Amino acid sequence: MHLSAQEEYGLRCLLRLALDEGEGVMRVQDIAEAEGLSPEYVSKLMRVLRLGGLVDSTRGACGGYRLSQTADSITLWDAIEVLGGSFFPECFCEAHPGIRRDCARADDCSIRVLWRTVSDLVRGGLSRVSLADLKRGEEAMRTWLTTDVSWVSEALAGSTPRARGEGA
Amino acid sequence: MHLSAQEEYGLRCLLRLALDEGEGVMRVQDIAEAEGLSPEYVSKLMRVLRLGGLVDSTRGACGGYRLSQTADSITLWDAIEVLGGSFFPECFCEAHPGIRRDCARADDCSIRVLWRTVSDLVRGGLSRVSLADLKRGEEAMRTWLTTDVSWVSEALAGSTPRARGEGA
DNA sequence: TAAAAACTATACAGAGTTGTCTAGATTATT
DNA sequence: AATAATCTAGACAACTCTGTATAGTTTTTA
Repeated sequence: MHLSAQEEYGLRCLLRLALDEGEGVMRVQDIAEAEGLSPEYVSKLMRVLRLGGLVDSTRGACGGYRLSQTADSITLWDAIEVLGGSFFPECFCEAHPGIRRDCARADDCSIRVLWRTVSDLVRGGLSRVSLADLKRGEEAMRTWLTTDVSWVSEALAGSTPRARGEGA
Repeated sequence: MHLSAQEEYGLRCLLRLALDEGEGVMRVQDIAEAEGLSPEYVSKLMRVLRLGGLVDSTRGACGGYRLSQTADSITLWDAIEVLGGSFFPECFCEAHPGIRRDCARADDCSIRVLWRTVSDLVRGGLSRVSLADLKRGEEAMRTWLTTDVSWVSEALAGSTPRARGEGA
């Protein structure tokens, strides 16, 4: 249940391009310097983003990368889908049958419903935040998320986690 | 952003103990057969759960495992914390500085706020579902989650993901 | 006290992830 | 046409995760 390095660093590179939106192309070296990553690693990440259709590249001298669409039309879910995929992909149960051919819980699995729900909530939430939204600074982002974004404020309201031992 | 095998299979073992609640202890072999896993693997998973304080063990003949508390007082967040840890742990930024000593975004990082928020929402949600809740069947669980659990139904309401290219 | 039942601990190979390295292909400029 | 700038592709070693294997410890029972 961890964010992978590729998801994290790939998103940083994407946000860097968003911050540079409208300024022509950005070279790998520029992105690497801005983000504190090695140019080799940035190259690899940009390839993933390009194959995923999120950025366009121009080769040769004066070449570089730019977003394939405007920053406000690329959602964080688009980015995560390209960089790492779903929290609970369709094939998960099929891929985790244990030592049997079919999962012991194939017929009736409450866990599956739970993860599917969490996955849908995360996907739904990330689909409503764009790269343009991320371009605000940290403090503005915090304010926006906790006060202006209804799906967050509603979910956070009354979300005191149940203490262990408190009962159902 | 994937669920790990240890999280998935460990939770299945824990749920198996919950289903057996009140029936004395359950042997590794029983759990393994019920879940379709190898006894060796179940042993390893049970060790993690025991070190995490979620289950108690009895050694020797007639020994086995049981939940350390009632099923309704162990939340899914308790389980995930022991089996895999947070989606976005406190140390994440410190552990991903790139090639610099300090992260290039240490001072102002809108991404950090975003992941922290998602992480808090997942933790809050999972803290309000217990092993006892999981003991219902799949269909009952689905109904319960989508209609009775306010934080889910509120979050799902109006959660049509924004299509790519639709704009902000 | 010996044997069987059952958990405990650690080592290990295979697979996936991470980040680097090297060589190649394409384009602008002179 | 030659050179420099820049992206492209794939190999690779170190690390982590996954699941198995093996040997050890504790408890019950006869």
